[in-house]
Amino acid sequence: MSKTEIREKHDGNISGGPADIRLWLRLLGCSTVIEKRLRRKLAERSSTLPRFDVMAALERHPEGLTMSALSRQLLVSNGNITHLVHWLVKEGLVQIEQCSRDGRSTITRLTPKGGDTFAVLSREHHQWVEAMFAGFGADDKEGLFALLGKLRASVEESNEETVHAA
Amino acid sequence: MSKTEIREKHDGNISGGPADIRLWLRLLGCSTVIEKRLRRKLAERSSTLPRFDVMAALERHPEGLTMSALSRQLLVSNGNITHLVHWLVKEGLVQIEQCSRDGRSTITRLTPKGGDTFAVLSREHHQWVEAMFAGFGADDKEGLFALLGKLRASVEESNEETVHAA
DNA sequence: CGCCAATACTTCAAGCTTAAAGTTGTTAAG
DNA sequence: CTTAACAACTTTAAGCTTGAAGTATTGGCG
Repeated sequence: MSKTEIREKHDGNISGGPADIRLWLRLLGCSTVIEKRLRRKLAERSSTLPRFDVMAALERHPEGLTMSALSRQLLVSNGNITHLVHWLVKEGLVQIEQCSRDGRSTITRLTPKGGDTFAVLSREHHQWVEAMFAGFGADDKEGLFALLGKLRASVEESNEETVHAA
Repeated sequence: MSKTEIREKHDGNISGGPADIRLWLRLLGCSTVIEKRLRRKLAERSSTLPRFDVMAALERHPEGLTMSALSRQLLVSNGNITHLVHWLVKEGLVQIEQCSRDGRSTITRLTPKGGDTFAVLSREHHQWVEAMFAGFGADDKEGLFALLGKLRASVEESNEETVHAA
């Protein structure tokens, strides 16, 4: 019972719908495998991908970000950000401050400790990704990058139509 | 699903890390967008992607699958499968039966109702995927499929090394 | 000023996911 | 037969995620 058995079941059929499904499953599989690897690596360092993402966003904005801005950048819900930031604050990696101009807003920033922690994690994160792409040629990388761009465009386009139809 | 945002400082650098990160983020983005679309569509029909995946696996195996086999096929943990299957059983979409050869194993199968339900969902699922891939040429599909295969191989290979090193 | 809509954030319920620990059943060595 | 190792599954604790409902603040308009 091989792990890859599912994705490659009915191969010969190239034209038509099944090919699309096969392609989608392979895309999903690649993404999932890489993501799980990264999650596991971060877990070994007592962190998680969501927390890493928050710190990455804050690292790029030393001036601080509001909760809502974080939520927009990471494409996750407000409630989610509240949860993540509170955890990071409790760990001393992030500090929050009431915005003086708008009493509703909270400015979040990395603490010095948070910056140091992220610097280490970030370097390792790069290395993990590089290792996974190591057996992949430079030409292949460019080709894949371009094709994924096209795919993204196709998906966005189909969304427009759906929205219009609805 | 997270957006791992690490900004590359020098774009021209193709053989280094930044290009890898960019490629990974684009891959993740494509996968995430498609996945969210499918999740939303399934939610409109009172289902979820995990449940759909379980039914899809069972549909391909009319002879039934054990919990562990399902877990391996879907790349999720055993506890997760327990949860999903129990839910599907409660809904009458899946039936379970003690294995006569091995008292520890549970054989899971689609019920007739489950088969009907899946048939409807599956047809729609195909259409959603096809719509999203519509603006994507046949040659591109084959190219992308091949490249993703290579990438998968590269990732698996890097895993072997990691395991060996550890 | 006083009301009201919009905004920023929090809380909550529901569901997914995992790793680890626990239970039960199987297998094989002694 | 007995026991120990192993395998299948369940349970549990912790965390992520969302959407909806709730709270507090702001800013505009009469």
